[in-house]
Amino acid sequence: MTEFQHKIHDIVIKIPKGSVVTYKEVAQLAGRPKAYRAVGNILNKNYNPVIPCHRVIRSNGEIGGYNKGSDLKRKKLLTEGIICGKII
DNA sequence: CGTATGACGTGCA
DNA sequence: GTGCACGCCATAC
Repeated sequence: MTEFQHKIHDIVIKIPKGSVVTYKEVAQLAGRPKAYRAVGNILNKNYNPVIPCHRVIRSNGEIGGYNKGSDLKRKKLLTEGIICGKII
C-alpha cells in the first residue's frame, strides 16, 4: 500500500452517492494531476468493495472500465441515478 | 535499474 | 466526429 494508493482510495470513498468523478479529478485531488493513468491502474487492481470505483469515469464522459466488467459499472451508475443510456 | 503495460488525456490530421 | 501519436504516472517483471 503506497501513499498514492491510500490517497486514491480515500478520495474515491468520499465520492457522494449519485455523483461521479473523472480519473483526472481524482488524480488532481490526490495531488498528481498528471497521474490519471496510475489512478486507473490502482483502481483496476483494487478489488476492495468499500471503494465505489464505479463512480470514476473518463473525462470525455465515457464509462471507462471496471474490475467486474464495464456493463456492471454502467448498471450501478444507472441505479445511483447517473444518466447514462449506454455511453454518454 | 530499464522496459513494458494500463480502468487515461490532449493535440493534430 | 474519427483515428493516430505522444506524454505522464505507478506497478509488474
